[in-house]
Parts: sequence; C-alpha cells; structure tokens
Amino acid sequence: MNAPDDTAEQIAALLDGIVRRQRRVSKQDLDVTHGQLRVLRTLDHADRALRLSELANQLGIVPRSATSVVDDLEAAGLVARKPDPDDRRATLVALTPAGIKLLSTIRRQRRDAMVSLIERLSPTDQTDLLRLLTRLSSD
Amino acid sequence: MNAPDDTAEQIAALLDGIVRRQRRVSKQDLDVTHGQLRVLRTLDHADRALRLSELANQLGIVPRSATSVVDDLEAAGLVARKPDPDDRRATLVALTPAGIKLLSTIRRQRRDAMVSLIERLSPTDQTDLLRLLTRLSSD
DNA sequence: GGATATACTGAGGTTAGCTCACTATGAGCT
DNA sequence: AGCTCATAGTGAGCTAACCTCAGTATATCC
Repeated sequence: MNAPDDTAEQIAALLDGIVRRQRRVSKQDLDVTHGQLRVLRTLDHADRALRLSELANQLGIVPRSATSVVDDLEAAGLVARKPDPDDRRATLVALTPAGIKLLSTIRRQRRDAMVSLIERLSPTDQTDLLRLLTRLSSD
Repeated sequence: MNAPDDTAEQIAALLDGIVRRQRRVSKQDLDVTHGQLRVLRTLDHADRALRLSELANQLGIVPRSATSVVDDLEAAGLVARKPDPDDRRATLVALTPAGIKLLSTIRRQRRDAMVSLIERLSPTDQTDLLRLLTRLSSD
C-alpha cells in the first residue's frame, strides 16, 4: 500500500463514516428520515412544485424510489401531489404549509445533524470543502 | 435561508451524493459489497486478526452487524474465524490468503470507485480534503 | 389511428444497518 | 466453591433507502 493510495483510502473511509454516522444520528430526534428531509429541501430549493421524475433526477435516484418517499411525506401531510395541468401522465409534488414549517423549524433549531456538524468548520474551511467536493461531484 | 446555512446544506448534499453514487457504482463490477470491502480493508490495515467486537468498533457498527458481514465473507472464503485462545467467548477474524489476494487485486486495478475518484484530485487537494474531513470526524 | 415513448406505480429484492433476547464464558466477591 | 454480574457473539426480526421489472395511462409522431 503506497502513500497516495493510503491517503485516498483514508479519505474514502472518512467520507463514508461521516455520512453514515450523521445519517444514523439524524433520525434519532427528527420526525422525518434523512431521505424525506432531502426531498423537502429539494422542493424548497426549487421554490416550485416539481414533477416526480424531476424530483428523482435532482435527488439522483430512480423515479420509482421517489414515489415511495413522496408517499410517506404525503401521508405525513408534508407534501402534496397534484396533477400536472400540462400533462395528465405527470404528477406535481409541492411542499404543504406544514412541510414548509417543519423545514424552517429544523433549520432554525439546527436539528439537521449533518448541517450543524459542517457549521463547526470556519467559513473559509467550508468554502474549501465545498470546492473540493464539487470537484469530486463533477462528472 | 441565509448564506452560511446554504453553504453547509450544499456541502451536506454533496457529501451524501458522492458517497451514495460511489457506493452504487462500486458494487457494479466488484464481487464484494461496499460493506464487505470495508471489513477486508480494516483487517488489512490492522495487520492482525481482530476480535469481532474490535472489528465492529473500528467500523463504527454494532457487533451484531459485524457478525453478518463476517458470515458472508467467511462463506466466500475471504476471511476466517478462529477461537481466541485468551478468551473462549471471543472470536478472532483474519483475512485468508484469498482475501488478501482479492484486496490487492482491487487495489492494483483501482477497482474501488471511491478511491479512484478521489485520486483524481491533486495530492495537495487530497491533503486539504483529508484535513477538513478529519476535523468533521473528530468528536 | 396505430406504433412508440414517457410518467408514474405495484411487486418484490438487496444492502447495510438496527434492537432485543439468548447462550456461553469470564471475573469479582464472599 | 458458589453466586452475581459483565462481556462476546449470535438468532430472530425490523427499518431505511435504494434497486429492477412489468404494467397502466397518457402523450406524440407518422
């Protein structure tokens, strides 16, 4: 095992460990799962209703997987489905007032473990990290 | 949503996305799963047989979860269990020659998607990333 | 108007965890 | 020695977050 490999393996292990640990912690005191929170954030970020397939695409998952998450969020009253007036095959998914409220509560209380962990880095370090991770994501 | 929150949320999303995507890719052309590979690497890194509970601890999972991964690896002939001579309650887990060989094949062929992705960063960037992620991991 | 493509969902599978309860063994106390 | 309590591993069974494949409804294109 030479040095560069070792560094890369260490980074891989850290990335993995951070995500895994935070994901586990995050569900402990939140009433939504990590996957559900990702949907809420994506919808909020888009600032409009998204088609289910659009949502799946932005989440990097297949549409069928998005269906299930949206099912659960809809049952919890946090998002609502409505038919797309332009295409009767499609379904639009939008945050409900309850969903918007929950999201802002989570943000205000820093209940999102991953985000609050990252916020412990200095702004400069956050910028550096963002740059490096963006490079890893591109492609 | 103010700017710092936005940066942290972007970082969180990237971290999550990178790990998720790479994990999915990694199982496509490897004959071991991501979790199994983590065990092989941990044993290799330790350079000795580890107790099941020690292994679990290093992986950041509960012992019961390690049992299952080791079961599968043992069935594949990549690791072997043997009783701990010092404590008859304990089991030691060690890489078999086949496990060592597979691990070196994976490394030589850069078949580990996450590691090869990271290796596209310059050594300097890798060092920076390692530093930042280590800060996120500590605690 | 018929072939082909696209949007979603039902059914069912996998990975990577988890808890809870049990057995076997070790360690400490009297 | 005997009793209690702790520790190591595992069986049983659960969950989250994905996946594929097949099916239905609608749109589009020739």
